[in-house]
Amino acid sequence: MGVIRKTKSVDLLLKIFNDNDNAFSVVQLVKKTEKHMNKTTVYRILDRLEEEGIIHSFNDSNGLRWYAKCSNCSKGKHIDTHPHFECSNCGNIECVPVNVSIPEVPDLKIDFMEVVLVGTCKSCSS
Amino acid sequence: MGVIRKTKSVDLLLKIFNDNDNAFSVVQLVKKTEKHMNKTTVYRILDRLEEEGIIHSFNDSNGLRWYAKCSNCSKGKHIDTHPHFECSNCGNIECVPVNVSIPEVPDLKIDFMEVVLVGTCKSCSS
DNA sequence: CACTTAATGCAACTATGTTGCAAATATAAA
DNA sequence: TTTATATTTGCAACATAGTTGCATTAAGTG
Repeated sequence: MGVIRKTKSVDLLLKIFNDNDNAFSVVQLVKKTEKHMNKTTVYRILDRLEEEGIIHSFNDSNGLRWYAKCSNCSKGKHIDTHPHFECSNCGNIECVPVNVSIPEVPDLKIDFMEVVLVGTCKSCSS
Repeated sequence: MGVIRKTKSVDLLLKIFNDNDNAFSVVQLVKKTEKHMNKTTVYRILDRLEEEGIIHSFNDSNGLRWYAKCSNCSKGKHIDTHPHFECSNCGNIECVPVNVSIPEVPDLKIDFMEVVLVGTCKSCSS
């Protein structure tokens, strides 16, 4: 069970992630693909791709869900610990290839950490 | 402009935050106070209290907004950099009094950072 | 007490995300 | 190539979080 079939919808979404290193919000993806598939389908494919470790998800500072291609993830271990940078000017989000170490806190068993860095990106600075 | 009036609704919400060090989701706060005020009022008071630096907000790993009392914040500088710990078992969230340093990343001007630690809390571990 | 402005309630609305079910389609087997 | 079956999809309806406009109420000031 759980085999991902290569449908046109899956291919289209994969193409979006492969053509561009950026992260995409679900809202953006639904809009980008609305001519070709239903929003329910988008949500479900994203779920499956994440489960397979092909993409990973996180929430931006407004609580919206975003997805990006996984470069280091694999099935079963699909939680990247890299931070995501959110530009408060243009709204774009990108993965930040930096290692952030999980702090040790007494009494807490920490499984993973989500880090969102908020600021101004290169294009918006210049 | 922007003066906070001491209404019964404001007092009730402040009491909730002062009686307990935990963080509260907006959903929890709306439910806790539904006998005494409208949910719109809750949202608006939380906005004001945050603007005054009395409480601070953040999003959990599901994109829901949470609020907690600020111990170090003041007006104009109401962004704490401390992480928040979310127990994936009981759902509670608490502020973690640890300093996390913002990483330096080329080309990015980082203003602040939101860190959510996810794991199992003390009560749920024992 | 009277006046001004902030705060509230309400209802309607927007947006994100989810569910159930019937119809369609990809894949494996024959 | 055809058949069988399990996955995937579309659709419509739903659930929940959060917002807005406006009329009414109430806090604070003189």
